[in-house]
Amino acid sequence: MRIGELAALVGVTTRTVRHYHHLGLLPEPARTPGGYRDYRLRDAVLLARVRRLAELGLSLDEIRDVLADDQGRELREVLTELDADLARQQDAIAARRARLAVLLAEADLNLDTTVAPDLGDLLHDIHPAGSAFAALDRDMLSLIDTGADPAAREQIMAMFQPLTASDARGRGHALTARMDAIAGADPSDPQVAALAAEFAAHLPAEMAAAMVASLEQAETRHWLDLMASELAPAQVEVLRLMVTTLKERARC
Amino acid sequence: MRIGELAALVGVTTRTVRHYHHLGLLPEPARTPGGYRDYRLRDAVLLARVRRLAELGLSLDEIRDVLADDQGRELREVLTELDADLARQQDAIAARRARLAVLLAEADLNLDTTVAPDLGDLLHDIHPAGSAFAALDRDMLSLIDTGADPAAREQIMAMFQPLTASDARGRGHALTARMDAIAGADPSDPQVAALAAEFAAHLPAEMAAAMVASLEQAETRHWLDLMASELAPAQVEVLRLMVTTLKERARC
DNA sequence: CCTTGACCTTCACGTAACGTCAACGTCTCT
DNA sequence: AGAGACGTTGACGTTACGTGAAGGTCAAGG
Repeated sequence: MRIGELAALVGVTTRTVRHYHHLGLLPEPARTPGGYRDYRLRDAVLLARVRRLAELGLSLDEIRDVLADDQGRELREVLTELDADLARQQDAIAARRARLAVLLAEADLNLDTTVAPDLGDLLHDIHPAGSAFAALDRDMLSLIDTGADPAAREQIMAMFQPLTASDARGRGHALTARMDAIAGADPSDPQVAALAAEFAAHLPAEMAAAMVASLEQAETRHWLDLMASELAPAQVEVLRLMVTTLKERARC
Repeated sequence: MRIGELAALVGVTTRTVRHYHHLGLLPEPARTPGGYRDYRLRDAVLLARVRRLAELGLSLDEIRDVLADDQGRELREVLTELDADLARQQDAIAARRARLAVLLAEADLNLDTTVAPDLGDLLHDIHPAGSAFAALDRDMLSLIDTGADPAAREQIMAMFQPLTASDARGRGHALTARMDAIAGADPSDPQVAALAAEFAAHLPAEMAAAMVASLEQAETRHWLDLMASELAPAQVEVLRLMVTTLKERARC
């Protein structure tokens, strides 16, 4: 039997057979005078063995190990581990499909809506369309969603929750609009301090406390720095004054 | 922001960021005088976009396509297709796990038991242990299991089914033993013809008819040739005579 | 005898999504 | 000024083969 026949018999390509020879998974058979590999039925059986293990999902390295230590006590443990791995894969795929299902159910599917569904709702609630400041804030939150660890994410989601109440939303949108408007002002403009005070007043006590607490963490300050680097000086000053106010409020 | 900071922010490695630059998924930012890449928040947002799509399971090529045609009508269709693909993967993994579960439930797990479960039962039923002829027959069947298309496999499984009846098994084992014993005999030995006749008589009418019919196919004859190449001349003669007898029986 | 076509041989690069050196420059801190 | 952290480009390694390239073998037919 030559290589093409063997391959067809087992349902693989000749390239696969030679690959297995190269890896030592299948012994090289005798050659004909012309240099062709000359296979026997036994080789087909061995090749079929390898294929069955491969189709179960073992890597070729694992297969070599299993074949090496004859009479497989190792076989059982490898297959057990493989099963656990497959279970993990199933979970991962199920999670992806769940996210996909939520996304596909959405009417206005676009690249920004591919954030996690809970965050998507949050963004939709607390920010008006067409605002530069809101856009920046959205960017920040979506970054935190993508990059931060799940625990920190939970914390942040909980922190912003109070702002989704319908009355808070109205005021929040108004403040956001004023934040946009103040971009060109001078940092010493009295409007800046006024807006900062109103912003501080807008935040519920629990949220203010949570923000002050999180400012202890270097990472949070880092996020704020990042945000500041994209804002106008007057806007940065608003945030600075607001944070100061919140800290004072927390001390009392 | 330099590359390490950006990468940490989004939760990837610097290598990944540079890889995305190389593929054109992420624009190259301006450089510092020292030659370092200098990122803005915007870049982090773009990188996070890419990551979210990648984590959904899109390939980087697909992501580039999706990002390219802005305002994604394409996005929805890509995600829909992706979902279908994931569903197929789930099915495939479930099937593998099902096979694994059967294998792991087995007590004497070894490399030969990794054939499909229904075939495993069949092999166990119709062949005695310690017989060279039975071993060869097992090899042939496991090869058919691995390499043949599902339709042909079904056909063969059905064909051998009658032999698993308990009375047929006893006679089958006895005949197999005699097949082993006759290996060294001369093909013209009267025992050869006798054994062939008994073998033919052993097969139920339906199975005999199925075998004769399948001999029309070149592939079946090929399998027989393969088998013959591993048998002693007397054993080949037994099979030849048996087939002749079956054909005559079918003509009547 | 020569060709054609089907098959075989080895060698070696391509795939996806990065990981991991190597060899070297830059920045920051002490 | 030296050390250590971080950046730069370039290139090879990973998995399980696919896909030529360049050429040898073999059976059939003109």
